Amino acid sequence: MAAKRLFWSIVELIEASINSGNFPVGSRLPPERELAQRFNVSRPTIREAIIALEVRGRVEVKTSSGVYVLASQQSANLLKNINAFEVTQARALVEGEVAALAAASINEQELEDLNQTLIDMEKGKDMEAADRAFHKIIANATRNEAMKSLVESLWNLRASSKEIIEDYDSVCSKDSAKTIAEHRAIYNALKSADADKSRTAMHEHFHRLINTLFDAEETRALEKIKRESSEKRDMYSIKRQA
Amino acid sequence: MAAKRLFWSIVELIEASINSGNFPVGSRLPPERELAQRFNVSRPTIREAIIALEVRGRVEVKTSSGVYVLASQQSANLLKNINAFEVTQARALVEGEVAALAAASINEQELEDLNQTLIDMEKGKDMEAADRAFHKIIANATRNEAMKSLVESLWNLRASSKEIIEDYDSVCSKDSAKTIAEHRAIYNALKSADADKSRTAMHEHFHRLINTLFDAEETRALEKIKRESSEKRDMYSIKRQA
DNA sequence: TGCTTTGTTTTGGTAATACCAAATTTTTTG
DNA sequence: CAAAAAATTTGGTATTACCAAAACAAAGCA
Repeated sequence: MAAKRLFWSIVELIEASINSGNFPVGSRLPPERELAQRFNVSRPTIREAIIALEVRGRVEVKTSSGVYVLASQQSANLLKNINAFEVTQARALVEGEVAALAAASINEQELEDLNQTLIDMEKGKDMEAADRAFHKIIANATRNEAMKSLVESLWNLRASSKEIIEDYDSVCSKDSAKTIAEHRAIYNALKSADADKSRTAMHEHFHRLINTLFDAEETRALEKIKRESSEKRDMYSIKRQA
Repeated sequence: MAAKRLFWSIVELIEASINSGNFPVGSRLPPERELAQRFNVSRPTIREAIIALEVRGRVEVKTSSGVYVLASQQSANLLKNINAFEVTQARALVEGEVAALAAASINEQELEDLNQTLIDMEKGKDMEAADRAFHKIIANATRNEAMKSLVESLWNLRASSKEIIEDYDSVCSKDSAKTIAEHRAIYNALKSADADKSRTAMHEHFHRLINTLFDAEETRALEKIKRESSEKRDMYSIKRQA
């Protein structure tokens, strides 16, 4: 049943061409008839693909003139240039308050669910899933839909940039023991219904995360310098390459 | 040039039918051929409209089966049932931290801009615009794009529900003097670069807002009771209506 | 009677084609 | 050289046809 319809694959092809710079932003796509020939499909199929791209905001159709590539929303995100530090700082502050709120209203079941995520982490199950569940349960416990939506949008922000994902992954996978310990501290603070302690525990969790991010960046920067200087060395070396 | 293409108007028609409950969530749309007849357009045009709706996430196309109406993201927002209290509490906590952050990094120009919004408010200019500008300047001063995006999304949340808008309006218009005074307190705290004082000032601002919201709700509830009891009185009255 | 199989119908998917209108480009003309 | 007119290009819409998968109904079998 789920045989992908033809136009979707055309959408992907065109989108790939746009992303690869084959069809630069601002440029005009080839005419529908030509695209139809090039992809070996009929013109209606091309039209459907273009409409999908248009609804997605990737292109703009000017009647009788052509189809033009728009600046993608991704570039809008890149322009914003949100980095992992900013996201983490924001998460620290917001989720700190979330924890403080949740301490007053979290119930037995939710504490049990939190505990389960800790067990899952210790067993080495999908860390990211357990991490996400942990923070989501606490957000739920605030009984504040607005706060929940904020936590979710921060999580999405985290997933919006490749750079941020890489940074987080390198941090999470490196020190899962510390992550688990900090999660447990937060869990205990919530269990004791202490708002300040919960906030502090959450802050400490993210504080460590930020520091690890700094370390990771420093390492990357050092490696870059090494690589560059090594390249330079090669460049100016009088020895011939193999 | 900008003559709307035919399929867009079909999209609107179908979307209106969905929103009006004419095509309930989960139901199947009439077949393409029938829609084409009904709207007096060709089948390709109907197909284009359906594709647009599909990309927008309003419908799901099952090959050889039909086009099914999906639960809209709007209904998701309504299901969440975010009320004015939740939004205000979230704003208090988030913007409290925003103010604390901003206290460390706000500059002269931004302080001057803040002052201008106060002057605008005192002059009785567009209160909402000045209010928005005030909070936006502070968010900007955090130098944290993630925080800025959170503040913005909270503001949008505020605008997402009619109920919330009404609640806020009734509050803001009632006591503009207090609002201005509180804004000035926040301004002074930021000017002195005192993070804790800034956070507290922001909290107090929203604290008053929440209380006023409670009062407004109480008044509304009282009026409702009065109205109902008055209706009851009428109902059981032995006096005849005029 | 109840289940399975088979065949028809319905429905969306794709293609080919024709014609239109607006925008663009080229050519013509003053 | 510039303005006007014609031709071309390009997307917009309609018509038609045929295909494949799904849904449905009917017939056959256990």
